[in-house]
Amino acid sequence: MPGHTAPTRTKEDVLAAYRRDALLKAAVRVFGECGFDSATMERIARAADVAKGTTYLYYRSKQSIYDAALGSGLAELDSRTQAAMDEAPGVREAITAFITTRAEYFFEHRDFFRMYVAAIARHVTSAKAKPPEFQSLLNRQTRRLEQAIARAVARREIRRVDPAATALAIFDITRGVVARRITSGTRVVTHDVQFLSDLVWQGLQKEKDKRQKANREKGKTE
Amino acid sequence: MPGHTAPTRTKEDVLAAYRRDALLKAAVRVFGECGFDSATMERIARAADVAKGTTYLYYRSKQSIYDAALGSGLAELDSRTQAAMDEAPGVREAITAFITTRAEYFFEHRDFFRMYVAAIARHVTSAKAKPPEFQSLLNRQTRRLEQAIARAVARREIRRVDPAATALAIFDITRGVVARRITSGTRVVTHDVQFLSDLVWQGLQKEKDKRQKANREKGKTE
Amino acid sequence: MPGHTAPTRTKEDVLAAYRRDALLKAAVRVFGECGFDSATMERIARAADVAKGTTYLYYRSKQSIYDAALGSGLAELDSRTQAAMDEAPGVREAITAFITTRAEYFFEHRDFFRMYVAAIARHVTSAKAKPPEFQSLLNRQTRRLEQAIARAVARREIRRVDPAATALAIFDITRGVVARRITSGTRVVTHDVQFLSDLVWQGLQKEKDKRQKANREKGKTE
Amino acid sequence: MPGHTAPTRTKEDVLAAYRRDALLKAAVRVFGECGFDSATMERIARAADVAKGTTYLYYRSKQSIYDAALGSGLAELDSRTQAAMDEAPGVREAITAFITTRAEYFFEHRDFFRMYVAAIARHVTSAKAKPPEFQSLLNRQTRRLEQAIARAVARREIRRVDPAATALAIFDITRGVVARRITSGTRVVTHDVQFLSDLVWQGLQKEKDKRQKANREKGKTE
DNA sequence: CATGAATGAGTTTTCATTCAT
DNA sequence: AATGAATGAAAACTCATTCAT
Repeated sequence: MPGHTAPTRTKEDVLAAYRRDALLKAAVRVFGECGFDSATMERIARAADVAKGTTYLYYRSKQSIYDAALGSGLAELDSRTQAAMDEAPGVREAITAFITTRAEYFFEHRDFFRMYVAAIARHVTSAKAKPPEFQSLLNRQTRRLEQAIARAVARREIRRVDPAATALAIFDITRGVVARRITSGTRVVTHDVQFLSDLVWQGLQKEKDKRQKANREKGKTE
Repeated sequence: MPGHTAPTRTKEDVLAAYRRDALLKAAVRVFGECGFDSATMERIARAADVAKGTTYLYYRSKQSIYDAALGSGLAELDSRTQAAMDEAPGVREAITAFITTRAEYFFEHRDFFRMYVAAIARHVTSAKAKPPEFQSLLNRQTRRLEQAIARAVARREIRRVDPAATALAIFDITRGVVARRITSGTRVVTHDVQFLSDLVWQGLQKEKDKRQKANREKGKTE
Repeated sequence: MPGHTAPTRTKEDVLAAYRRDALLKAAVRVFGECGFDSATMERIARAADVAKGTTYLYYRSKQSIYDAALGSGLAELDSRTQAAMDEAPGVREAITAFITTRAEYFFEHRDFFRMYVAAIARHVTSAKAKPPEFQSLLNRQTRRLEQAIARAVARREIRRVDPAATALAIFDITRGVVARRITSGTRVVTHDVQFLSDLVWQGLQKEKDKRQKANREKGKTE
Repeated sequence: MPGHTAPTRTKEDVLAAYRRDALLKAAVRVFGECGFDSATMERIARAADVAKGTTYLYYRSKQSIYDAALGSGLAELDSRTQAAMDEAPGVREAITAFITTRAEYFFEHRDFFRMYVAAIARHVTSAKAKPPEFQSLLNRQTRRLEQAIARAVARREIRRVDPAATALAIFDITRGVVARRITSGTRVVTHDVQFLSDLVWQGLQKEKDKRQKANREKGKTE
């Protein structure tokens, strides 16, 4: 029976895929706990319940499993973020979706969040050669948000802001709040998201009464 | 004779102080370039123009010189930030001062900024024992800003926001913009500061026409 | 029924013999290219077009396939050398045949030659346990030549030399010239063989005028 | 006193030189026993009575200590050989000196001889990148001998032979006899040297009676 | 005090060998 | 028999820390 071979192949493939995945998850855990340098292949292997050597059957090097772990997490984060934003009827909802989705994803994958933060930090550190791929993965994270804001500006729904700068600001505050929540061991709550979303949203409104405010300010100072 | 010993002591003290400082500066440079793990005591010693062993006369361990370097930088950053904010006549100016001062300090001390970002990342990373001092140093960074905002809320100059959350959001976006500028090798410009300052400031205004906006939004969706 | 089993057995035997041989050839190639330590079982297996594990069905260990490869090559080299010498009418021709045949065999099997040279080197190296078999294989290489020389001495065709020492000297210069040719990528040419053969041959002649020469020498020195 | 510092420096230098030398000797021993691949830095360090890490204070890598060990041995061998040949009044004595000196040197430094043989073997093995320096070190070994032979040919003291090929043949038989003696644990004796020297020397004489010999040969064949 | 040589624990990676399928 | 995934021992090399001078 020729059909007999197929399932065997598949079974092996399934096992291989399972191992790759287990190693990836283990890597996220260990890298998240220790950072790149302090993490050891030994620990990753043990976390994945395999021997040290086995790791090298699936990933060429420590760097390569690190890249894979980071990349796969970023990809999923990105796809979830975009999916959520696609459902948003307007910019405001899009911004909220961006913040909410990411905060939730990070909270569900705290170890990945740690890796992610460390990766950004490494990116800032100069000595290490920077993989250009990482930069592009980062850029992708805010692209959709940026587009949504640009569209809203074009439609005059919000005031004329730099969409890129705005998207990055939203990106930064999201990361910041999650980091604090995770460090303190508490959850990101609706309230947090609401606050940030409101702050940004109102910050983007057209300033109908700019002069008045300015006057009021002036009055106080004088 | 105490008068006899004093000048000698002083001379030695001066030298010792000089060494401690030189080591600290060297440490900032090296840690900023390499990160904690890749930095070597050898490099730090050489950068400070002393022998490797000498380092251990002034700092107990690699970790301890790291902590000292980070702490002294944070202290100076903090003192500059607070000094600038003390000169600000109102909240708005205080916020602008906060952003401007820090962006400038970071730009002047890029190596320290790198250390700082890496330290925050390490702080998020769980395995390493967290020195509670670092947390308190971090908290101090936003305390004054938080107070200024709280006062403004009390005075009804801005809408009722959580002062802590607001201060941290400002803190996050400042760090974010500086990181991007440093990574890309460009300078943080007035324009950047202006944008962030405006975004936040407008975000803090009282919402006179909340209902109208909500209605407009609704209209679009339906 | 034995008649029934025989052909099956045979078929299997043929396959097994084929595998053993393919592995041996592959081993010669790989060991010749990499030396013992750098060669990997993986490479040998792939060169023989079998899986890594299969190798162990035919040879107990890396060492054992190495020994087999070396031994089989030496055996063939030996048989060719002896066959050629058997055709030689006299000692001189026997010496020439020895040199020529070996040079040609080595040139045709350069990988084997590399293994062979490395093996002799390993043999000199003391730490590794020396298989006495290798020594006897080596001895066999020069036995026939030694016998031919001994016979010639007995027949007074050449002067009274130590046949073993002479045979080994011929053995050494042959190996040396081949090594240089292979290293430099050129062929061993008739000229090389002729030179060595002449040198040795004349060196073996009876010294009719030893005194005269000695006198001439003396004259120059004085 | 400025003169006070000098001896200290010297003392340190002496210690450093001692260490370098001890490590070199240890390396020769270990590489001679195990060959390059099987030798471990640990063993070399222990043989030199230092810790593993210390080795790296004096030599950058395993390869580098290997090169140094081989190179220094070759240099001394070479200088001894040349010195001995310089004292030789004629070619014959030069050849004898070449063989004798080298055989003795090798016998006194058996571990070095093993390294040396292994190095030549490695040189023949193709995969490893060949350091061109090694080739030139090898060439230097026979240069003087080659020159002596060329001079003798020019002066008609010996027949017209290729000086390079002749020198290499002498080189090969010397190495061969030493290898055998060392392997079997016996000493190279005067007798060995005498035999080789005679064989070669007579092989280099002018063939006054070539025709006669040729005739005799012919007679036998027919 | 200052030095820098010495140490050895710890890390990544390779590969011979085994074994379940 | 054949396969190739899994194993873990071993080896080169680094670097924080110590200590004799």
